[in-house]
Amino acid sequence: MEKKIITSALPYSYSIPHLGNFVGSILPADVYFKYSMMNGDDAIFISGSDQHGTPIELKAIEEKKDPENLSNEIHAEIKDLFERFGCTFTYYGKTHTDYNKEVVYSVFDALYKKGYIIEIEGEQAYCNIDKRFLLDRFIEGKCPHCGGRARGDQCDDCGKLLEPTQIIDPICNLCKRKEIVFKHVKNLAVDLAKLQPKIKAFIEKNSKNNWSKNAVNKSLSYIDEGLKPREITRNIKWGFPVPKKGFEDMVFYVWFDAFLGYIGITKEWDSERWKDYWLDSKARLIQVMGKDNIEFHTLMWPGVLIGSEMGFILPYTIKASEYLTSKTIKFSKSRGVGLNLKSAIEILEPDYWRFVLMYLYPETADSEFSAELLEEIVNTVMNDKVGNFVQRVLKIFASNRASVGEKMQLDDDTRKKAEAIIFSYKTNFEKMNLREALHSAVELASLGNSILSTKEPWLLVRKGDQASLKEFSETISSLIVLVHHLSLLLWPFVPTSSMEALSYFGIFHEPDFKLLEADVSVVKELDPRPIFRKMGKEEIARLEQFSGK
RNA sequence: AGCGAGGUAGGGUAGCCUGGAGUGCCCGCCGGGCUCAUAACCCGGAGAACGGUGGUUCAAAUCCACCCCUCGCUACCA
Repeated sequence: MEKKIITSALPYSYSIPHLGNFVGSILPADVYFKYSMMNGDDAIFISGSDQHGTPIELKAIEEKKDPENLSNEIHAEIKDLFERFGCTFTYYGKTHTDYNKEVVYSVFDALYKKGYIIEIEGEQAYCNIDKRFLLDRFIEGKCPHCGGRARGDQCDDCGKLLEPTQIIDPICNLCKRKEIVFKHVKNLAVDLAKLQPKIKAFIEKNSKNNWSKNAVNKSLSYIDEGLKPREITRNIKWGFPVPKKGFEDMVFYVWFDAFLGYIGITKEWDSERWKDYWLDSKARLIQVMGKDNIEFHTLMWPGVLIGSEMGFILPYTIKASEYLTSKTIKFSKSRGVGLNLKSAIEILEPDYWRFVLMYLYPETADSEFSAELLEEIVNTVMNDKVGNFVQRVLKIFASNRASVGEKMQLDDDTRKKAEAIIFSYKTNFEKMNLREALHSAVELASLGNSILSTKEPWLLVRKGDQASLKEFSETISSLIVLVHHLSLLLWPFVPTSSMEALSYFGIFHEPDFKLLEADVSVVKELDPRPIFRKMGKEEIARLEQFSGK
């Protein structure tokens, strides 16, 4: 039994996450959390809404709302969707809370006292019309290199990186006017250069714990280049005000309070028990995210934790996935036209999405999603291979119950094969190979299907002689146990369907691996219904409305 | 432009660290079997000079160099 904190990158409470966002962080974290529960680990699963930052402030201005109310509304909607998708968080919180504020202030204070906070001066664009400082991407103008359209820190036409001050005739993208001036500003920053040796030591030690290759090499490469101080303050209104003289008009940079939100949200969950996890050096912090998020979690976040010297545990595993992409389906969050969680749930039940997304989980390389792939996996893998196997075994059992002995057990040969598959399932989970773990579970169904074809139990029962009936009984008994085990292994991935299947075995509570050793029995009144069905033409057609072009 | 990851049968993946006959898996395709089950399942087969070029080696998908393509990051998107 291990103590684990499992976190998923915090979704930004700005719009409904799309499938790529979901499979990149929340879903794999939830699957791994469910596995840990089955394993009997002392695990908590923490995530929540990242609420601060410029986009939400601007959206609030646009919609004439208070940013806190706006982000709370979106937070509630996102949280509800995740729960409908079967995610069982220990706590899904928010970053804009007094709990988190307390964490942010105390960590900042500690960093300041240890001398890890420095001031950085620079030029920043300011719009005289909007009366606000502008992010790079809100500045548009002519590229000094090619004369093309330059936006923010890059030219759209020649692709060259720019300093915003180099852009010719800059226009504010908010009001479309040319009233941009560059002001001299001071920001506070964490002195990562000073923390570098400690961060390096942390990476070298912990990156052995199943970090994705991407995360390890990326981080080491940054270290080789030399870390620079990283700003933690911003000139906007929405956020936690900086509690330091001369900086009262600024707020903490959204990223600073977002990753500290992992701690703040745990505190929001339980104002005492959070310490049992975050301050216990034996607890493992397992963090799941997309590849765009790596440096924040491997450099700045541990840097801040180390620098605070407050005894927080550091990330043990960094699980950074690649991207789910699609040439044919639009995922875009903008304009609300893409296939997001809200539209997905209207097309198919959550278990189908969970299964397909984890089957395609982009673990080592970007993975392509399409309507055809979705249909193929649902129809051939989930339905034909897994669902149909469960159904045929339960049916044949139900109609010949009298010929099957009371005690359900695996025959020796099947036991060996099943144990090997279960072993690889567990090993894959331990190595954080979540997609392969699902493939292992599916293998159990393949094993069962192959036994059915070899033994042909329907012939045995028809023959009706002593020897045949004995073999029939042993075969079905074995297969029933296999269905039971398969249902257990599927639970992290398709909890609703798994529970349906487990109900035939009289199991109505969240399962754990001890059930693999327990006696298997089938409920008296057995009327099995297929746990999965195929996708129909209408469902596929509904998906097509999200195809691009 | 720099840095990181990926490029393996028609599609998708594992193998690469620690070199040893292209070895595996899923879908599709072809042939056969089965009829318990949701027209499902099982068995067999065809199909890959492992992105390209060069190098190291008795031996390279695997190690080295350079190049091409895709994705991500480049510190003010979150």
